[in-house]
Amino acid sequence: MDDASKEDFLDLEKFLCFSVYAASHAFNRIYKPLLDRLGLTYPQYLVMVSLWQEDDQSVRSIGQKMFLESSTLTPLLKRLEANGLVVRKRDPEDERSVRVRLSVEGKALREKAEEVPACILDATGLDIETAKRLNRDLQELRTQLERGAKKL
Amino acid sequence: MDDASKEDFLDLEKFLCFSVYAASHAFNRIYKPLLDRLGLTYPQYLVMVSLWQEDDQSVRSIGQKMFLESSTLTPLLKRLEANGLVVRKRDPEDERSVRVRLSVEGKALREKAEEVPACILDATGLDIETAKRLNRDLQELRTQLERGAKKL
DNA sequence: TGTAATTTAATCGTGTGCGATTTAAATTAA
DNA sequence: TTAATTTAAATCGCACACGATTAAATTACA
Repeated sequence: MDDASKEDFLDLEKFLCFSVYAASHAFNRIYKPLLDRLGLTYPQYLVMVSLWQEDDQSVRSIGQKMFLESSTLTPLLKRLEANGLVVRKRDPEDERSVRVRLSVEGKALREKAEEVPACILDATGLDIETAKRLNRDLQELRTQLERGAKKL
Repeated sequence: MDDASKEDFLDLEKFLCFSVYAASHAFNRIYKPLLDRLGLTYPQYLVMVSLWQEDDQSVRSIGQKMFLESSTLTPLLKRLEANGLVVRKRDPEDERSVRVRLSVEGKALREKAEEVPACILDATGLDIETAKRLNRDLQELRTQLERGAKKL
């Protein structure tokens, strides 16, 4: 590798990983004022979205969809339960598993949350097509990274 | 909004923000084994990259480049200092400011770190051009989100 | 000049995220 | 049937990340 390439490799702005990292934080910041009104953090919001789409999921199922470990989800779900939005209960069919269900309040919150995605899309300044393309590219990237993870 | 659109808005996979969030974690996971060998976490690595590119920066300067608050950076920099990679010292010219400088060990680590970016690019499975395009798109997105943040 | 406003780090509290470990339950093997 | 293995959550320790606040230094400006 020549010296110019080495310098390139030290330019933060040229790191794809950094752009992803920074964009992720930027999303977090833009969500914050909207989600504060709902009494949710951003990861909590994602869990709620998942439950609004499919109620009564196991911790494991939520973890698979969100790519999170139980060590992250368990405390988060306990907070949602403490705030009265979900109910956690061992599955009588398989006592290892914990089912997460929306409470009445949790279901009701969905309406208040319905305007959020449009606000966010608006804030990105992207048209739907560009957003979709970027979304696809990032999903592919994530899939590829997971594959690559096994080799390192 | 019709019912179909509402359903769309509840599909996690269609959330651009979620793809960014998930890709960010995926990067973190892929970096972990590589950075463990250097004794660095991922955000610590980014700070070191910034210092390798430009030594002797203020906390403020690092924060601006990485879009992080002092409440995040101060403890992180203290850990880097405790590990002997940097030295923190008040600027005699302006006692409000703290200068962060690479130690000898911090400079030496650069060589060991030089192979990392190539490993990562390899793991993404992307050719350089695609990676560059995605990088540009994400930078634009971040810029736009920051602009949008003021309106919400 | 002297006070007010601004700037810079640091501190504190809350909430992720993850690896390693533990516990209990269920499944498989012997 | 028991024993070994696997699976699902939970727990613990560590390291971000941020908002709110504080303290100290500098700058603005009346």
